[in-house]
Amino acid sequence: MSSFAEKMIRWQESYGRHHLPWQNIRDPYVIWVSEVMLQQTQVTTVIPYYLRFLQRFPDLNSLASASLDEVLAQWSGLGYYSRGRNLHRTAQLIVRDHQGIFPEKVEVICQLPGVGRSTAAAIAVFAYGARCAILDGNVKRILARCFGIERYPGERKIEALLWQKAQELLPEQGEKDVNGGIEAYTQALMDLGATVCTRIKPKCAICPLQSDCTAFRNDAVGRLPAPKPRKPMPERETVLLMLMAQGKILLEKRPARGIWGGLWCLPEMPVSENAIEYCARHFGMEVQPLPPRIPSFVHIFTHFRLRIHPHPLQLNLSSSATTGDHIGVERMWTTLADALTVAIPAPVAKLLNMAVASRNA
DNA sequence: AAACCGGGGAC
DNA sequence: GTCCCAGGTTT
Repeated sequence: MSSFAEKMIRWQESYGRHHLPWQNIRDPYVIWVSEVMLQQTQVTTVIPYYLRFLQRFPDLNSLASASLDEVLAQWSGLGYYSRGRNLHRTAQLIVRDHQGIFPEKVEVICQLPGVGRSTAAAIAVFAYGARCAILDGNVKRILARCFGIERYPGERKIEALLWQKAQELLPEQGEKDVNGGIEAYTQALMDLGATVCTRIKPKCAICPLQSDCTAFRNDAVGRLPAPKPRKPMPERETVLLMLMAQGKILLEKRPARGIWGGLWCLPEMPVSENAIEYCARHFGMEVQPLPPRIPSFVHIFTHFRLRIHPHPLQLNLSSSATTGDHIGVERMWTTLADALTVAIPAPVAKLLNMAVASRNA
């Protein structure tokens, strides 16, 4: 029965990546550069940039004394340029405040611009062999699956739990010397996450943690880690006027751009308005409510929910049915049956069908 | 087009 | 502290 860390370290020995350009180097400067480049960027993308960057800026002093423009030129194409700016700024900060010596304590490393808790831990591990836990996207995914954590890992309490797990799972001192210790273990997490415990199509069949993995046991690998909860879409409201006269209903053509672009639609009115006044003002029509009242309903769009308040109205006989004040807005009076044959949005079709049904009732 | 991502900044 | 986003890439 071997521990989590032992399994990971053994797996790393046989199946992990051992010849990445920043491996087997103890220089905190190059490890720092590589870890920052590896934030949100895959290994294969990073490698050529890393090699060029180190050729041009082989040590901290060369980076600190370069111009920002030159640093960004080297960074060009890698994306997330604030990383490049922070790298340059940090190099100058280390020269100024730390006598040009890269800090050794993880608490200090963590304060460097562009270096957070996980990146600081990775640097401390690979540069100094410190026994620190990392928790990047790969590790979150591994732990969420292994421990069957159902909630979104970005939640504050869940993230705190994951940090705690990550800390607890670190190899013991005894496990250290034999197998390459904390460095191999940390690299194992990164490599397993990148090559086996991937977000989609994970290779559970060859995973060293299969027998420990709660998600695998429960056939839950596909839905863990839980995705970020979609923030509830904003809800908007509108009134759709169902203006009826002599068996016909008034439709308006929507502007080409925007919601329901170019479709025929019921006239839209802000919920803050009074329908009778609004019709008088906009259409020059005298109207009265036309029972029955239709309950409001919600229509779902990609970016928002639209609560639609249908408002059936009868045009008074004495009133004109032809006037309008919106220059350029096409309008037509049409039978319900004909309205259903032209291009109309789904919720409008629903309302027209309801109107047909209530008339036939 | 939708999900994802470490750090940073706003509060 | 805590919440949320800018700025990108990947699927």
